[in-house]
Amino acid sequence: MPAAARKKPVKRRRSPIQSRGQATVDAIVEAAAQILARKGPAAATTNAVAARAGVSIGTLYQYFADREALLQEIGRRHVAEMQAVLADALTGIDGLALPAAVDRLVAAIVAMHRVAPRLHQALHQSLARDHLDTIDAFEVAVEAMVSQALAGRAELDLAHPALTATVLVRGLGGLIRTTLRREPERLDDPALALAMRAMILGTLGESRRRA
Amino acid sequence: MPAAARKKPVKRRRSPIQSRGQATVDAIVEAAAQILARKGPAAATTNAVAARAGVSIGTLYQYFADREALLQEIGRRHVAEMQAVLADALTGIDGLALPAAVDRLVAAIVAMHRVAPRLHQALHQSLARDHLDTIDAFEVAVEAMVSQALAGRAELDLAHPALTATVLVRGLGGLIRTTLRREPERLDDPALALAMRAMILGTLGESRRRA
DNA sequence: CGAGGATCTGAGCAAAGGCTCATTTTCTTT
DNA sequence: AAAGAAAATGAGCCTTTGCTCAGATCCTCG
Repeated sequence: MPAAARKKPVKRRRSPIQSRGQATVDAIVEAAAQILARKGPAAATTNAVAARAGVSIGTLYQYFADREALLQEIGRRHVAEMQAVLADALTGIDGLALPAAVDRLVAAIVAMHRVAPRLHQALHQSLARDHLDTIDAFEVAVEAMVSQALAGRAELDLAHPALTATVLVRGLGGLIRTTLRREPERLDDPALALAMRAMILGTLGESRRRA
Repeated sequence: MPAAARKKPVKRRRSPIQSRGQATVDAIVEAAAQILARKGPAAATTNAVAARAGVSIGTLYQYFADREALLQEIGRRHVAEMQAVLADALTGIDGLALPAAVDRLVAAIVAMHRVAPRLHQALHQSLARDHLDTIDAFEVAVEAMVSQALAGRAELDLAHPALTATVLVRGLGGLIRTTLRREPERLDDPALALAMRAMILGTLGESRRRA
């Protein structure tokens, strides 16, 4: 065994082969997500995560190259979950009349953010500047989806479907995120849902080709 | 001199008496803001700040109890600046007709975020969870202001001015922040301004008492 | 059963960063 | 000019945290 220059003596981030390994990985990710959601990014140290997951620090590093990788994995899972909720809440929306469709959309976007609000926030903080990629990609996808849906409704007669979609998605997203942070309980307020509805309908109406 | 229990041997955060001290404080705050804006919260270590400001760490701690205090001060100054820009961009808006007033509002909100976009972002990250208070308070104030302005226009006949204001302010804020982060250059796009205008007008129209 | 791979352990290293304080330098004031 | 207050210095203490590694333990399979 040549003691030559070896940068990575152990191949980190091994994929679990046995089911035991998979369980460990899940435990780690869940523990991290919990700490992240409850106490914020700063509290989510690798040692704390390992401790909460009930494994040793060494085990954690067997599956994740570094802290970043762990955070990214959490982001990936979170986005997948949101996507699932969104897709589910949106099935069959194309068949609905406009007002009903908008109600569904509002409900869907709210539901999507309700999956793991605290975690969502924490991720937006800790991943920011670095790997918001995952979340960004998702948001871009959502915008594209909505753009598509809008363009499909000739009745709307939008001048710039993509632009309208961007404004709506980012606007609603920001509104919900801010509300979530400052007045979490208010997300249940029916009045807010109505206001969002008004915002969407109004924006759509005002964005028609000739208006 | 009784060597009793002295928790704070030196009264930190002394207010500068001589002009020299004030200059030092400014230098520190500016250095910190710069690092924060250019390299993010993680790079804004107290040592780095002191170095960039051209003073020793000891001096930094003479004026700021701890890192947090420094960040808070930056937040305070930033908010003050935004407020000034906003107020300036909004003077005389009450005398304008609705469409013109909306254009002004859009311009004002964009201008306000353009003051120090990167810093604004960094603050939202680093202060989050702890001292977003300063920024939050400002945003609340803006909402109140807009609510006031909306209620003042009988022509709008809004059912819930405060709610509408909340939706508009948070929505626009989120939209701008997201855009700033992902496509900074796009803030100059006239099409986006038009879209925002459409959003505002549409939302207002759809939020009337009877609509 | 037993070899060999997969998994797990945890003390502790090294780096980083917040912060202190004894001392020196500069300014003000009489 | 000289004392005393204000301001500034910076080596380094101390804590925290990401991460390594040498070895122990657990599983699977022939």
